[in-house]
Amino acid sequence: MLDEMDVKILKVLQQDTTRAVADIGKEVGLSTTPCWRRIQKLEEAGVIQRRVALLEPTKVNAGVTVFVQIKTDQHSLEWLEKFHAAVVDFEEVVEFYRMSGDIDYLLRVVVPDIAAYDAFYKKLIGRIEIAKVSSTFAMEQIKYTTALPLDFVLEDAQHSKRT
Amino acid sequence: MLDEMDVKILKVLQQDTTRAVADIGKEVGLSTTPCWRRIQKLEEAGVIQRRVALLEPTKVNAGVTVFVQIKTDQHSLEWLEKFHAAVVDFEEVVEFYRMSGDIDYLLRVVVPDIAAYDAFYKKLIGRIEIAKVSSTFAMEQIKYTTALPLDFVLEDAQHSKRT
DNA sequence: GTTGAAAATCAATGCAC
DNA sequence: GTGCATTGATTTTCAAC
Repeated sequence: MLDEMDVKILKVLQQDTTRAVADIGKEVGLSTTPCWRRIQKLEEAGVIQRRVALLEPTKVNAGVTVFVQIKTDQHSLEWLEKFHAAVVDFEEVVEFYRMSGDIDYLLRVVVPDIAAYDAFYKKLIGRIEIAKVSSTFAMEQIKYTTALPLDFVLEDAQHSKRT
Repeated sequence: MLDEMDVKILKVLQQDTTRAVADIGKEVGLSTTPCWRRIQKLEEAGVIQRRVALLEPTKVNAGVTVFVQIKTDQHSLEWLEKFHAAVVDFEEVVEFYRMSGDIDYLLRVVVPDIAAYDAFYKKLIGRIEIAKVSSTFAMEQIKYTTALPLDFVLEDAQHSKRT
C-alpha cells in the first residue's frame, strides 16, 4: 500500500506540519502536485489521523508525569465498561492501557505537582472500586515523541497484503 | 501569563490544527485578528511547541506497545550518558522516563509484533549493560492523547508568578 | 479589544506533457 | 510521474475605530 516516497513524506509530517507542500516535495524529491496528491491519499486512507499542536508541559503547568499501575479483582463486563469510561473522562489521564501480565491497567497521568496528583488519586478511587493501585513518579522525561517508527511499514510483506 | 481566552484557543489547537484562524476565533468568541495575534504569542512564548501529524499505528505497522522497566546497578555519569544516548536513538522508543522508586527507567516501545520486539530487545541489551529488564505488553490502548490538561494553567497563582 | 480590507502565500485543481 | 498556470482560501499585515 505505502511506498518509500510515502514514508519520506510521513516522516516529515510527523515532525512538522507547518511546512508548505512544495517544500516537502523538494525535500523528498517530488514536485508539488504529486506530493500534494499523496498527502491527500494518506489522509483519506486514515494513515494520517489528525494534525495537532503539541504544548510545552511546564508552560501549561502540567510538568509532572505519574504512572499508575492498577490491579483489579472485578471482571464483570459492567464493571469494565464503567471503569473504562470513568478513567477516560479524566483529562489528567493522557494514556491508558490494558496490560498483559501481573498488572491489569497502566495509566500515564499528567499533573502540575504532587498535591494535584493526590487530588486526582482521591477522585479516581472515589469513583471506582480498584483492588490495588501503585503510583510511580517520573523524575525526568528523557524522550517523548509522537512520531511512530516507520521502518516497519515496508518491511513486512504480510502486512501490506493485509491492508 | 495565560488567560481564559488563551486556554480556549489551546484546547482547540491541541485537537486540530487544520482549522482556519477565523473559525477558531468564532468558536472562542474572538474575531480573526486578535485570535491570530494570540496564537502568534503562544508560539513565540514556546507554549505551542510544534505542530505535528499523528498517524494511525496499525496502518503503519506499529500497533504493538510494550512497556520496558529497567533497573541498573551502574550509576557513573559516563554510563548514564551512554545509556541515555543509546536508548533515545532507537526510533522504536517513543517515550523514555527516569523514574522514582523501585524501577530506574521506563520505556514505551512501539513495534509491529512480538517478533519485532524481540529483535529490539536484543539490540538494546547488546548495546548497553543493564541489570534487570522486564517487558510488559499492552493488550489494548484504551486512551491516547497528546492533549495536556489545561485546567491547571489558571488555577495556580504561584505558577503564573514564576513564569 | 473591534471591523474591514489589502497583500502575500499557499492549498487545491486542471491541463498538457 | 512532471511542469505550469489558475482559482480560491487563508494567512498575515495594515489601517481606523
